[in-house]
Amino acid sequence: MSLKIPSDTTDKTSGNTVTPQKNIKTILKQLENDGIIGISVDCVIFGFDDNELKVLLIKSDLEKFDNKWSLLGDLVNNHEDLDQAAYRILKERTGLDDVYLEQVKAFGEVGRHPAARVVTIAYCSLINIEHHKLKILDNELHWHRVTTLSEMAFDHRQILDVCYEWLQKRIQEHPLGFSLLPKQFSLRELQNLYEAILDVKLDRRNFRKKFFSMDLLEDTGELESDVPHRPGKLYKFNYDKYQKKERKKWFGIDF
Amino acid sequence: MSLKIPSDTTDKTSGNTVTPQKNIKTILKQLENDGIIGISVDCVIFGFDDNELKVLLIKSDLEKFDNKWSLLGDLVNNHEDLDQAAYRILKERTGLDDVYLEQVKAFGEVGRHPAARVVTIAYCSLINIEHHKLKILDNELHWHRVTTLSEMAFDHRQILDVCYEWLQKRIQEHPLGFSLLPKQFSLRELQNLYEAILDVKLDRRNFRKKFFSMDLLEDTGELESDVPHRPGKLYKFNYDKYQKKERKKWFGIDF
DNA sequence: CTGATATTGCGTTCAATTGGTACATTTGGG
DNA sequence: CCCAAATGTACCAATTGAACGCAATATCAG
Repeated sequence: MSLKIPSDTTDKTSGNTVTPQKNIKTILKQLENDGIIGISVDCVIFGFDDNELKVLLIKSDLEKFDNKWSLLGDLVNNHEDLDQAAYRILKERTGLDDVYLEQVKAFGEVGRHPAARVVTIAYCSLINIEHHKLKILDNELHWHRVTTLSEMAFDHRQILDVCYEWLQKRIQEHPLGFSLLPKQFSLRELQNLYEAILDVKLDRRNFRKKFFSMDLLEDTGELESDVPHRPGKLYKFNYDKYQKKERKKWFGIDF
Repeated sequence: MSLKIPSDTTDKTSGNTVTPQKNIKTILKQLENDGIIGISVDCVIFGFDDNELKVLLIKSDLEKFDNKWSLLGDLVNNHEDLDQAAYRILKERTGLDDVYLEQVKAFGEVGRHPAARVVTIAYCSLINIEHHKLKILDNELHWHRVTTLSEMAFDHRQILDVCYEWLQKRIQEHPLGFSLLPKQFSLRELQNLYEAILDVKLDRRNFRKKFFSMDLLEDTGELESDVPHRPGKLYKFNYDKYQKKERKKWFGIDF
């Protein structure tokens, strides 16, 4: 029973015919016999909780990788786009579909999968763990700290490393971080997020100044509650305003 | 199943082991019939000439895309890594193998290829047109200006656009540009390159100051020749020094 | 109520980087 | 021999970034 893909996807209007897990091995063997390259999508799902960056992993089902953790992935159906496949996997695993999702990189080394030649496209997703908490009932799923990771199946450790570096860079240039926080958040929460992901200490006041100078945070008028000290204001990110900003193509050469 | 991905066993030294086109069509048809997703690599090969950024294209062979230009691509062999496939294509088309090459993005929309479901991995390559000039004898190949492009086959226009934007960003953060220039170059040439790729005007003296402050250019002691004015010094890029520089993970939030 | 404590929110200061400009220098060409 | 057209250096102003001081505001313990 261990790994099971929720069957609720089969009757969705999308027409996705999710392959039962026991069949995947058969399919892979078939691919290998025919000399065909399989295509899969692996999702690196990041969350933020307890001031730490977490990643959602599942116990690998292959004997070879017994007790190792692996990313959430599946073969791509013939009639779905790559992005659709990634969204499908997210929906299946977390029940969420309005999440941040972006393609990061394709991994296609010949020997990366023990059963067959499989090229996988890695996607990065950021979700709010609070919203997500109720959905994880499957005890094979687990949130792991990104900083202290046990061994992983396949080349998933490498994939995760690439996605984590991608995230570290990306979060400084694009407003991804808010997907990991509640809709309303304090500046302290936001700074904790950045400090955790980038593993740096930032000056509280300069951080504040920087974000306000971008003029994309809106004061909601509400305050934090349940904090044992002076509560901070709660803000929300103005995505519309961000969209309307013109992108500059000159950042300055620096390497 | 009879589907066979070309094994490309012919002598590699010939440099031109392009799979005959009639075979590709057969393979694609077979893929489509069997409901299998094919994997290809498409190379976006940039060059710099006459102070303009160019891209190497080939006349499409499919009737549907008659007279349209397409990127240089091929199906991925079962026994080669994705990177290897990209290098193979470059070698086949340009005769060069010591080139800059990097994966950019996978494109896998369902309808992107008219003959079958094909997921393609786009690679970006930068080569020095001067070195390359002698190799292009095939008159189906042509260097095109990036700024003024005619219609292209498949979704290759979209792929090119993505790669061009990728290049614009990448060249400001990594020393790619030197791959487009001769080993020795003047500061003027370097600036022209940046101005052409980014489509901006830069101040000559600030550009100079910026690059020298990075301390990665080495004075070769030689001067330009054949210029109708005072010749500039020729520099070369010190790649070792660049490699040794420590990468900072904090650039400053800005979006 | 009151003071201790912790954190928010808002300044200031100073150094570093960037942008803009003046000008001397060096070559080729009439 | 002088001019045109670049290169190469020096300098100043404006902006940005890093470090830090301090009052204001909340909780909590007594």
